[in-house]
Amino acid sequence: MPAPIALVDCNNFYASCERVFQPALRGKPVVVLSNNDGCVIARSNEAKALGVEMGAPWHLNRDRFEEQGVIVRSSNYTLYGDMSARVMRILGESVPEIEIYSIDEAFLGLAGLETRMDTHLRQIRATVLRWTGIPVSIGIAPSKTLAKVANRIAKKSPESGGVLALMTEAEQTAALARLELTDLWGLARRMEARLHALGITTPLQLRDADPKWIRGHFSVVMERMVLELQGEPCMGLDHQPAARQTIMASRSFGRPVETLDEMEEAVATYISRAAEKMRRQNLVTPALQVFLITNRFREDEPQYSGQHTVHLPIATADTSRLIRGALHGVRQVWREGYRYKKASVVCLDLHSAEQIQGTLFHQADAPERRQLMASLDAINQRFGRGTVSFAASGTRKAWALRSDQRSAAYTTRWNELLAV
DNA sequence: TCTGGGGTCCTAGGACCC
DNA sequence: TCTGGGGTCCTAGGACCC
Repeated sequence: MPAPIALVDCNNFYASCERVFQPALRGKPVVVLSNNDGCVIARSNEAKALGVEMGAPWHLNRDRFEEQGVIVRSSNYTLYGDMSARVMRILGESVPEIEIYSIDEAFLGLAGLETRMDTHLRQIRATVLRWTGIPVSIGIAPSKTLAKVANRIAKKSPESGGVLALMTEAEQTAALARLELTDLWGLARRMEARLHALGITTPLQLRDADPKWIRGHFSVVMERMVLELQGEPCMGLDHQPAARQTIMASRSFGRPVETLDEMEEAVATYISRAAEKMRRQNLVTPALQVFLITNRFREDEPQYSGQHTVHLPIATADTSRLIRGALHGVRQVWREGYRYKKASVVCLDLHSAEQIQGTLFHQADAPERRQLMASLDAINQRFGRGTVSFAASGTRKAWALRSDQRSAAYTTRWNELLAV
């Protein structure tokens, strides 16, 4: 029997955070709005009971909210991040193993706690509530997918007291019988439709399907889901989640943007924000993407969406370099005559300066190593310590300098850069 | 006038190499 | 003119999550 896994999920997290700092909101229908107060991104139970939908646009629901007494809050991500850290600290101190999965969720490894699991987790739940004011639900099962199921049922069933274990097949069967296919973690509308076409319409049917047969019709992802539903864990606890691969800064505009000047200003702001994030995490990027898109809800207007990838001459987190790159991208993707709704920049293929130096050093020959270190030093001296760490375009695999033709090309590129 | 902002993983297919 | 097998790398697109 695999060691049990618990999933702890904060109930209506953003709405709960607002309540901690404004106790008068307790017991009332509360919703939290997205950036620009665009749409609903969190709802208290009372708001859910009134039929407020996730993602409901505020401008279409304003009057209704007022009538129903729904209290509206703009989002405050600094506050939520801080509350999340407090919750996670308590959880981390209470169990041997934790994987922080999102701002409001964590998986806990319960090896060694099997015999007093239920009591222990109920205590944890009470502690979190007492110390932070945030209510959580906890699901326990042999696999992550089943822990998600357990959590969902725990949240819906007052009699569980917020904690539910699904360790036996009988318990799992009873729980799965209460759910729809799209209630499962990793299964949404598209896959539901394809499963229906194969005659699978319930979670129990999916669990009882042959994993190999499923693999043939879908991919390894769906095969894993079946195995996980059968109680065979395919996804371990990720103790130290990998560093970010991409950083994105993206915003919808309050009103349509129609001039290149205005767009350049917006994108320069976004890339600056991304650069700041990168520097805080000591990351650099060798390439970035710029996306522009019109308002898809305006069917009466001409639609356009474009993307351009800019390979930077060096991997960097330097704001002025990144702005230059991003503005180049904007001019490539800009088409005159559209009313743009949203712009995004994505920094790709992120790596830390130290990691890149280490990889290069490790994979190069001795003479190349010397050249490499000298080059890095020279570049860093020139552009400032830590801001520049690598000088070649391409992906991380291309970063290895080897003595074949391809690496010769990169070395040449490197030398070119030094000559600038 | 007004409809979020982040992320991840997998697959298929083409270019290119030996 | 014929035209395999094995591999890597890269990109685009699809699907999903919180």
